[in-house]
Amino acid sequence: MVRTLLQPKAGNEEWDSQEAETLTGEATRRIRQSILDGELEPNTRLNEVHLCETFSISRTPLRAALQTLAGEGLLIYAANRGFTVRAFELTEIVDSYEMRVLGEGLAARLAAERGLSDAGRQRIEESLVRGDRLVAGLSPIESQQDEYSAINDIFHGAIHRSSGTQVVADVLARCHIPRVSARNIMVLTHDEMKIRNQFHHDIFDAILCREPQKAEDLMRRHVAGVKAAMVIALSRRRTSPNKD
Amino acid sequence: MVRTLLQPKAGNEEWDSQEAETLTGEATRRIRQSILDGELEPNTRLNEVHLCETFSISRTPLRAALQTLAGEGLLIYAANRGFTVRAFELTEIVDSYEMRVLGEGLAARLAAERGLSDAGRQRIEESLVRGDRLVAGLSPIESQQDEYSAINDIFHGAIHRSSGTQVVADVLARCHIPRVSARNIMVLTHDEMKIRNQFHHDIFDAILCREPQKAEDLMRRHVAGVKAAMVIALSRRRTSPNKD
DNA sequence: TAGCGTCAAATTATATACAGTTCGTACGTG
DNA sequence: CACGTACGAACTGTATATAATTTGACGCTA
Repeated sequence: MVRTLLQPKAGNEEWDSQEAETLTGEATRRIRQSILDGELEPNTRLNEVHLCETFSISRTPLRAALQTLAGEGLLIYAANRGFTVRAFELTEIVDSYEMRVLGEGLAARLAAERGLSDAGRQRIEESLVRGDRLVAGLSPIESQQDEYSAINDIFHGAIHRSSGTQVVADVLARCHIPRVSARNIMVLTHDEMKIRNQFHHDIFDAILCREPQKAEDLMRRHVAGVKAAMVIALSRRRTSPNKD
Repeated sequence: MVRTLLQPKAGNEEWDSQEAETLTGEATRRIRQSILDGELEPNTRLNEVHLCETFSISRTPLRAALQTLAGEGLLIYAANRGFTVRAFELTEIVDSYEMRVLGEGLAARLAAERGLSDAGRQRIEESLVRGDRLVAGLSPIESQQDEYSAINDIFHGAIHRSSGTQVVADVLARCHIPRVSARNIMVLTHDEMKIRNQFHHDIFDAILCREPQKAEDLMRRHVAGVKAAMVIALSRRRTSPNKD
C-alpha cells in the first residue's frame, strides 16, 4: 500500500513536528496527557522500567519522552534519581496567572500591531461561532465544560501564533501548564461563559481594527477575570480542612 | 570578607541539579556554551555521531543533552531529521525583550511583596558592590564587559529566585536566551553602565522597602532601556548592507 | 534535458546489555 | 534498644548493536 504521504491520523488535529510518527513522540503525548488528566499524581516518582511495560516500548524512547516533558516543566529531574511529577502549589498557580495576564496581553498587542493571517482569522472566527452556539445553549450540558475548554484553546492558541513570536508562544505554553493541571477544579457557570465569550469577541474586534493598546487592555482584563475565578475555585478546594 | 560557602567547585557557579556529575549534564552544559558563544552557528544541523566523537561520549547521553537543549529553546528538533541550532530573527529578539520587560517587572514586584531571604539579599548586595567598583573604574578595561555581564546575571538571577515562583524564573530564562545569543554585539559605554548600576541600586531599595509598584516600575524602565540599546546595536549590525 | 524511480550511503530511532548509583534492610556493635 | 555499617536488590546512566528513515546520486524514460 501507500507508504509515504504522511498525514496526521484522520480526525486528529495536526501534530507538533516533534511528536509525529515516532514512539518517542507517541509516548510524550500519552504521558503528558496522563499527567494533565491527573492519572499520574503530583510528586509521583516515575519508574522507567515500569512505564516501559505500560507503553510497550523500550527505555530509550521512554527516557526521551521524559526529558522532553521535564523541559516543558511537567516533570522534575534529579541526577541518578530519575523523574518526578511536578506539583504546583497554589502560589505557583496564582503567579503563573499573573505572568499569563502580561503574556496574553502582549500576544494580543503584537497580533493587533501585525494583523492576522487568513488562517489565523479563520481559526478565531470558528472559535467565536462555536462560542456563540455554546452560550446560546445549543450544546449538550454534559459537554459544555469540555467544549468551552476546546474553544478557549483555539482562540488563545490562534492569538499566540498571530503574535508572530515563538518566544511569546513558548512563555504562554509554560504558564498554561499549571492552569491545565488544575482544570478539573473549576466549573464555569453559564453567565461566566457569556462574559468570557463577549471578551473574545471584543478582543477579536480590537485586533482586526488594529488597536494594539485596546487589544492588550481587553486581554489583560479577560485573563485577570479568569484568574480570579480560578483562585476562588482553588481556594475552596485547597484551604485547610480543619474547619468543616 | 563576606563570602558564600558551599560552592560546588572552586570558581564555578553552582549547578542545576540536572547537570551534576553525569556525562549527560556535562555534555548539556558544554553544548549550551558552544551555542551561546557562537561556536555552533545558527541553523547548523547537528550530526550526532560527529558530536559524540568531539565530546568522547556515546550517543545516548549526547541525545539526552540535545533533547534538554531543545526543551530550552536553543535547538529545534524534527522527527527523523535530528537537531538544528535555532536562529533568532531580529523581530524575535525585540519581542523577547518586550516579554522580558513584563516578566522582570513581575519578578521585582513579587520579590518586593514577599521580601528577600538573607541569601538573596547578600547576593544582590554583592552584585551592587561589584557594580560600584566597576563604575568607579577600578576594573581592568579589557574585562569590564564580562564583569558587567556577570554582575548583571547575579543581580537579576537573585531577583528571579526571590520572586518565589519557578514559572516566572523559567519564563525569564527563556527570554534570556535570545539576548545572550546576541551578547557579543552590544558594547556598553561607561555612562550606560553607570545608569544601569544606578537602576540596580534603586530597584534593590524599592524591594527592601517593600514597594512592589515602585519596584515593578523601575525594573520595567531598566529593562526597556537595555532593550533600546540592544535593538540599536543589533540594527547597526544586521540591517541590509545595500546602503553603505 | 527535465522528470522520475531506484538504490546505497548516511543518519536517526529503538532495543538491549552492562556499569554505576541509590536506597532499603539486616546485621553487628555500643 | 539505638545507631552505624555493609550488603544486595532495584533503579538509573551509558555504550553499542540493530532497525527504520532520510538523502543524494545515478541511470532510465519520455
